[in-house]
Amino acid sequence: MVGGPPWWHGKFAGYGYRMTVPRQAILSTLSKSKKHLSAEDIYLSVHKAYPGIGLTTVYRTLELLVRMGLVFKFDFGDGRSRYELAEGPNTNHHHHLVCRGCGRIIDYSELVDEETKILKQIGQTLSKKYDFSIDSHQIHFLGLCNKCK
Amino acid sequence: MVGGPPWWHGKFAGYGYRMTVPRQAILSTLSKSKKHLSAEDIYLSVHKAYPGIGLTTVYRTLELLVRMGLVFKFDFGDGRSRYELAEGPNTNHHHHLVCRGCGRIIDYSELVDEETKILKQIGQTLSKKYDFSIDSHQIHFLGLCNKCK
DNA sequence: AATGGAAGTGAAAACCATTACCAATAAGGA
DNA sequence: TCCTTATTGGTAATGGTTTTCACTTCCATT
Ligand SMILES: [Mn+2]
Ligand SMILES: [Mn+2]
Ligand SMILES: [Zn+2]
Ligand SMILES: [Zn+2]
Repeated sequence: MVGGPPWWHGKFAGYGYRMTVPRQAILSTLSKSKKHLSAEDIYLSVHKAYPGIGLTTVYRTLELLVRMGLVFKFDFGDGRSRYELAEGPNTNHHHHLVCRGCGRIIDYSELVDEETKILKQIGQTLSKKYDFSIDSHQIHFLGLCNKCK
Repeated sequence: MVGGPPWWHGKFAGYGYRMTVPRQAILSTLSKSKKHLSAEDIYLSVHKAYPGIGLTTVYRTLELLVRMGLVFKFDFGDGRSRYELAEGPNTNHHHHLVCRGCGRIIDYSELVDEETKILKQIGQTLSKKYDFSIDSHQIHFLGLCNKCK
C-alpha cells in the first residue's frame, strides 16, 4: 500500500536516460489515471503541479516511454493519440471495445486468458514464418455502445 | 473470372445514396490494390483516369464507405489513415503485423479460423455484458520485422 | 421536356495535433 | 564543484484532415 520508489525508477539509467522531474510527473499522472489520456490531457494534469513543463516535453517523453515499453499508445479514431501505462504491478492486461457513435472506450479483461493462450500460439507461428519479433498486441472490437445503437 | 457489375453496386440505393463516378473509381482502385492505401494514394490513382476528382471527395467517399462497412480504416502509426476493402468475394479476413522500425505491414490469414472461433465467443460475451453491438474487430501484432531487429 | 429539391462535388481556406528548431537548463559522473 | 551531454520549453512550421460555399448532377414529379 505504501511507498518505496515507483517501480519504473530503475528502467532509465540502464538505457542511458536520466530520471527528470517532467518524466516523473508524466509517469505519475499516467499511473493515477484509469482513463486513456491524450497528450494534452497529460499536459494539463502535469501543468497544475509543475507549470513549467511544456507540451513539447510531454510529447517527447511519451514517445520515449512508448519506445521503452512503459506506455502503450493507441489510436481510437478521434484524431488524437491516447496513452496508458503498460502492465505493471497495478495494471492488468486488457483490450478495448470502441464505440463508433460516441467514441466511448470500454476496457475489458474478461477472457483475456483464453485470448492470451491462443494469441501466444499464433504469435509464435507468425514470428517464425515472417521472421518478426513480436513485443505486444492490440485487439479492438468496433461497434456501437448501448447509448448509440 | 469475368464481369457482371461489381458486388458493391446494390449497396448504395438501399441507404439512399447514389452510385457516382468518383465512388466507382475509388472502389475500383481499392479493389485492384493489395496494399494499404492512404487517402492521397487513392487520390493519385483515381486522378489518372479522372483528373476532375478532388482530394476532398476522396476523403468524403472513404468516410462514407467506412460508415457503410464496405471499407476498413486503419491507423498503423505513420501519421495517416490507411484503407482497404472489407471482406468480399475477393478479399479474405486477415490481421496485421506492424513493424515499429520501418512501418512495414504484413497481412496474415494463417490461423484466423482459430482466432475467429475464440473471438466470436468473446464477442458474444462482451456484447451481452456491456450491451454493445460489435460489427468488426482488429488485431495488431506490434514488433520488429526481419530487417529492423 | 421542364421543374425543384436533395445529394454530391471541387477549390480554397481553416483547423489542429504533432514535429522541428534552437538557445537555455539541469542531471549526474569525475 | 566542474564538465559533458541529455533534456527542456517556447515558438514556428508541418501536413493530414475537415470545413466552407458556390456550383453541378441526379431523379421523382409535373
Ligand atoms: Mn485501456
Ligand atoms: Mn491488410
Ligand atoms: Zn457510443
Ligand atoms: Zn521493419
